[in-house]
Amino acid sequence: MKNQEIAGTFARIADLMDILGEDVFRVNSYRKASRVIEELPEPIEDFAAAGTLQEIPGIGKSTAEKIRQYLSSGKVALHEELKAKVPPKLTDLLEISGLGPKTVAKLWKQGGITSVEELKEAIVKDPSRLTEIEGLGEKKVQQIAESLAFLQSAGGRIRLGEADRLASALIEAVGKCKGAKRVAAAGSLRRGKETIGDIDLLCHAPASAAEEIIECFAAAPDVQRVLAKGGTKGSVVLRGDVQADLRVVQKVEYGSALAYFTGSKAHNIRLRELAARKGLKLNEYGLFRGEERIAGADEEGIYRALGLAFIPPELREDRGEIEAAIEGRLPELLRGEDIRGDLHMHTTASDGTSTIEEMVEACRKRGYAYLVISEHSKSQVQANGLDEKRLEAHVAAIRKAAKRYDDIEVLAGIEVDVFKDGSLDFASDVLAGLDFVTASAHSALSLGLREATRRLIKAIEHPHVHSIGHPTGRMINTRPGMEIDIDEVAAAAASNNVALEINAHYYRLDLRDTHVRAAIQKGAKLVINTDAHCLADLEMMKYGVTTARRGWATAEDVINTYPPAKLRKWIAQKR
DNA sequence: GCCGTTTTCGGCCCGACTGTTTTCAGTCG
Repeated sequence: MKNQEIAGTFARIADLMDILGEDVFRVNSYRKASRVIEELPEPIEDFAAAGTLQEIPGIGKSTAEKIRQYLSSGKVALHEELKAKVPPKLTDLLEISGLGPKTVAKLWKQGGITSVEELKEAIVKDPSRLTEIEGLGEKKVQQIAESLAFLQSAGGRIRLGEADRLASALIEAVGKCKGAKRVAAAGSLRRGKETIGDIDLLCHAPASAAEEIIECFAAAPDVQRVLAKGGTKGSVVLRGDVQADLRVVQKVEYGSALAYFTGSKAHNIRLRELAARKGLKLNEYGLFRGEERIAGADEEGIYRALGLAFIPPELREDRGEIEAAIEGRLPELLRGEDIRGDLHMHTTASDGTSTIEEMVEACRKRGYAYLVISEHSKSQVQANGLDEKRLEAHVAAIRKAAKRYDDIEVLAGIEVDVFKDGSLDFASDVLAGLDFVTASAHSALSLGLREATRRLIKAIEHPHVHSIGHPTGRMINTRPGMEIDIDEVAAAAASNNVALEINAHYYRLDLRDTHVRAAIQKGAKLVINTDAHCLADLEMMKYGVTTARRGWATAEDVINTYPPAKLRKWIAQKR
């Protein structure tokens, strides 16, 4: 699948054109094409083969031609031409906050700077070489020096669960500041993206209290360094080099500010275009007809005034949600409270840290109607995987424990290993004795697209498999996992009555959002599991739900929202 | 370069902040 390579090529074309001073709208069209291709769940080769490239929004005749060029030759002529005009490492300078294409062009043409290394050296040894450049002064050079230092220390985007934890502590701290009301996270954290660049918080307060709230925020426990501190906006660095921003707005602006700071940027742009077409103006202070504010206190009012159904934050990515809202065909997304059980968790029998009883009690406290205990199988030696004999004893222990509860169904399952060729770690007769079988790949995760897809489909076609666990095996920020053709996998899952897992741990979130959506479109069912190895892991369910929502999932799409009888019926289809 | 519920040509989101400037360009979110 060449999607990421092509998206990267278009992003580099946009950067190069930007520095060369080309028309910004042309530049933006390449940026948009890059983003759309990056998010495509299916191989772009499939679109090219079917002749449907131009049906992808943001891809026109010219871009489609360049995609075909790349697919046939591995290169795009325009990219090669642009590269020849610019020093090879110049575009790296755009990574530095505060440096945009115009300044980078001037650094190069007037200052002879062609790389980050040369810029660093100039700042230390010869700052006058920089301040002599038109439009640059001492302060700007100082700002660049600070950005460079931050760039080197910052760890990049953090995982959803990590950002959630930091934000919760910060929200609590700001909530205690005098005058602060409705403190909430906005930005990509509110949209539930799998990784978060910085934490955006918002609250409302009387104007007289705003400055004091910013002071109070800057003094919060996890704050390591204060970047900026004004009348309504503060910006800090938390421990772990994560940036956090707080904005204080007036109550009447809260909804428009929340919508604005939640984004995504692409979604906001579409909303503003829509407003403009209706003769209205949308900004962070409200929705206006002339001078009159016609909405702004809450988000619902803004969407309503624009003639749209309310769009949940998880959908705000400009992936067709605005069109769906106009036509009234937004899905009714599943909610956290729809989840009735967790079908994948471990105990001390393999590599978990809690007993069967402890897991059951924790699930009862969560109000679940059922759960499945599913240990690793024998090939997972490092995870203390069970062989046939230990499995038999463990199943007996689960059955015995199950008898003690009449308010929750305790089912015996397994997380059986899927080998490289798609065969399983246990024979059919062993699997036949279990209530629910999750099949997962744990090794050989660097298979190519075709082999990985065949591997999963073979497991899906096994008569005793109910679910595929963490289908790609990716670990966010650590390893990419297997590339799979989600359309083929989902079609096989749909016709074999196998649910594809959304592994809810924030290290995995696998299936990812775009895969979830593609799977639903192919008619596949999903299951959201925590894969808990300890009691606290059961809390991860919310991240799986968020990911499912980002994939436009309804409760009907997710089998562990079913009441017990309906779930039993679904499982029985296999037999 | 893309796109169409005013359009196949002429638009393309909006405001704050910063630093460099004497009225604005560049960057960011």
